[in-house]
Amino acid sequence: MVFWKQGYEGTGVAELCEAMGIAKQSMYDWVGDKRGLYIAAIERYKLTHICGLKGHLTAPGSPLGNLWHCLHAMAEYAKSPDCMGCLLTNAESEFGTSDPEVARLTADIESYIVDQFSQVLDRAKAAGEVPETLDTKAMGGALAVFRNGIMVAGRSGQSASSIDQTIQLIEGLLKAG
Amino acid sequence: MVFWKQGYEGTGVAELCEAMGIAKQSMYDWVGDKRGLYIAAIERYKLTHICGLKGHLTAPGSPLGNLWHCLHAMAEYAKSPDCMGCLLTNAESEFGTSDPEVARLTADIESYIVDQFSQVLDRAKAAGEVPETLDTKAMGGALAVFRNGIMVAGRSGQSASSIDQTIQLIEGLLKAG
DNA sequence: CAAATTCTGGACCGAGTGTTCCGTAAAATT
DNA sequence: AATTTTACGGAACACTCGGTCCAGAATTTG
Repeated sequence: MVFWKQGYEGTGVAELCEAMGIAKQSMYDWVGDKRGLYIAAIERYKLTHICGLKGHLTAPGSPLGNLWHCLHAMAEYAKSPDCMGCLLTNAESEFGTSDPEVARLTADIESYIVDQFSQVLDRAKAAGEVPETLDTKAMGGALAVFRNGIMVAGRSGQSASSIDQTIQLIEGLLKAG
Repeated sequence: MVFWKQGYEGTGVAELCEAMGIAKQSMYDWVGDKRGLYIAAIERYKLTHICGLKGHLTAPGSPLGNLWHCLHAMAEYAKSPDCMGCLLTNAESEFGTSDPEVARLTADIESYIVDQFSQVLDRAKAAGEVPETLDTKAMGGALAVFRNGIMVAGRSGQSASSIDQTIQLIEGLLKAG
């Protein structure tokens, strides 16, 4: 949560340990160093926040409805006044490709997101909820890119209307194919 | 350029001064402190990179053509292997709303971008290049959000195809209204 | 040329950084 | 209960951080 809010460079080891409720030495015994803790934080974030996506998208009922629900949940989160964005997006922004291990990790998660979006669109297509012409792979990738944009918008406190309009346009895009 | 590549916390004052070719003391006389330099860097970035947008979008000829050209230029940049993303996007990601002055500055520039996109769409609508039903304000806001997503994608070295597909889908969105 | 201003290199500061060492206390295992 | 393992607190480390002070060099100005 501290890395999430303040970024890697912006957070001190003491701060992190206090937030986790463990002693500094224990952290060093556990993950080696600050960077190791950051990587562990991202992996944990994947489990607690990204993998939950799959659960929502594969819920019983209309695949497209599930996707819409997820998009709206994203929008609601991004509109919340104390939105911290997404740890994954923040990590990509802070590190770019400068740290190969972090880059590989974020790229993996990003492609996981693309897959989840693509697959729900495949199911939606099978159910006749989206046009047959829709390129689900391409749209999955675009949704992941859009997601990053929305998370930046949320973190930087952009207007709620801007975020809502973005979601609405994405929905239009899904209907049109 | 150094702030752009490494972020605020990730960059030392010595590094910055060396890159600018001025002595440390001169920097402190000029902008007061590191944070002042960061703000100056963002303002300079607005002039050299964001305001150029207006020039391209208001070029003679087809407004929609100009917009497409800008989108493609964005995609080309995002696909370049050493892409550093956008300083504005990075600043929003790193600071969020934690620093009120930085937040106000980035929000101003962001709304400037929205305006430029909206206005070119107004002109495109007047020229009959986009559907009469298109909500140019909403689409302008969405394009700004999408831009942030693409910049994150570029900085994190996401696949070229993912970026291309995103641009293609945005173009489809423009045509459909 | 002389005076005033600007710029520069470098020493220096205190505070804070991530990290290591170590002796001890608690917990778990046998 | 004895022993091994794990966790802790805190001192100390080397280092870097942003920032300041100052004297001299360079440049501009009169």
